[in-house]
Amino acid sequence: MPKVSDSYREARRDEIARAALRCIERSGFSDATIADIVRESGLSAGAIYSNFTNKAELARYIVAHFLGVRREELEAAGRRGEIRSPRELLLFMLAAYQDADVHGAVPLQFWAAAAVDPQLRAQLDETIDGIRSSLAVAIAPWAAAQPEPPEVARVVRGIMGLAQGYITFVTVTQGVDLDEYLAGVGLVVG
Amino acid sequence: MPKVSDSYREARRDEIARAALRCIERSGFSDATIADIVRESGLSAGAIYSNFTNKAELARYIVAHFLGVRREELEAAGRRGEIRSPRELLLFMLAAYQDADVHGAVPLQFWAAAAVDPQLRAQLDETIDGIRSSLAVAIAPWAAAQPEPPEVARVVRGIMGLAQGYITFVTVTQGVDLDEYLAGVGLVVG
DNA sequence: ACCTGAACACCGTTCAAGT
DNA sequence: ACCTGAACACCGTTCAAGT
Repeated sequence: MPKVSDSYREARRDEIARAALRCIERSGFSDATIADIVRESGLSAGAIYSNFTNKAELARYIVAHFLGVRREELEAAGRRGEIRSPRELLLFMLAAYQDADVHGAVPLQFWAAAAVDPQLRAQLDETIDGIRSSLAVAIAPWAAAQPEPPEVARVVRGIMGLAQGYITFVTVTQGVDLDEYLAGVGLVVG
Repeated sequence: MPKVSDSYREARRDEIARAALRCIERSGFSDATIADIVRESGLSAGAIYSNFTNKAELARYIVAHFLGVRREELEAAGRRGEIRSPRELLLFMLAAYQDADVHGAVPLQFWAAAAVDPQLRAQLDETIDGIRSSLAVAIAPWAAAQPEPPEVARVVRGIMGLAQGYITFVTVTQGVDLDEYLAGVGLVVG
């Protein structure tokens, strides 16, 4: 297959996925109908189905392409040996979603959908593994600099857990910023 | 209205809600169809619609009746002045969901649904406020016994945040128990 | 090769008819 | 008063016909 047509195809898929993302932000995953995505993208139902086999595959594409993080960016400082604390990395991840226009409730929609769709769950696992391995690179200098270096996997799990916890908490209970959230959490685990 | 018929009606609503809960656990909120609930309950579509105005009201009923906690139970020790640590209360809440047959992904389904349904969100806010005020009673003796007593609202926020975080984390990333989760979180906020 | 849009099967909801 | 189940409007998906 010629390169040009491959990249054309990929651009179309991206265009549809971004339209879907806007619909999902507004209506949630299940209530974002194909008709909505047709309207939002300006294409037709057939166009969507000639780029994705069905809504479930579109969901997996979004998880693969929009719910990951840009690995180079996250790993760069770590590779240079620069120290980034767990808290800074948590902030970095949350900011990365903001920049990528993956707002508020969107990740939560996919987590809920993945809980009942094994294929989507498998894709989400893969995406999360990618984030985890980048976080491991990013946190290594900090971990090594601790008086009693903690297990990297455990710190990574903590960052992921708090990212998911904060995103859920903020969606359910609006108006609590990250510092307040972490202060509350600190009183429980401290 | 006679008492008998009221309690009969309530029993019917409860019966339908429990059937719905089993469907939601299996298929998620949106994919749990009315036809599923009809099958699971052994009733008819009309029976469901003569007890709830629509699926959204059924969802609100479930949030009100199954996503709260039994307040007396949670508050009892606190009223007696017995000290329960934040961690013990977190465990207690998670165990209460288990006992009430509100398994794993179910709360996550409703949080995701509430993010895009204002009426469901309002009901969820009310239910969560109930939990929060019970937690405040339950944590008071512990807070008072601290060398530097923390703000009760902040501890309560921490417990709620970790409960939501853990439920989300466990649904997305299976096989991590609460201690491992809290240990990871501790490395980030500690 | 990709797209259009009408057509099909299914889901939420209603409502006439039953008890 | 509550229930039944067929009927209606809409959503995911397909497919013949277009470019």
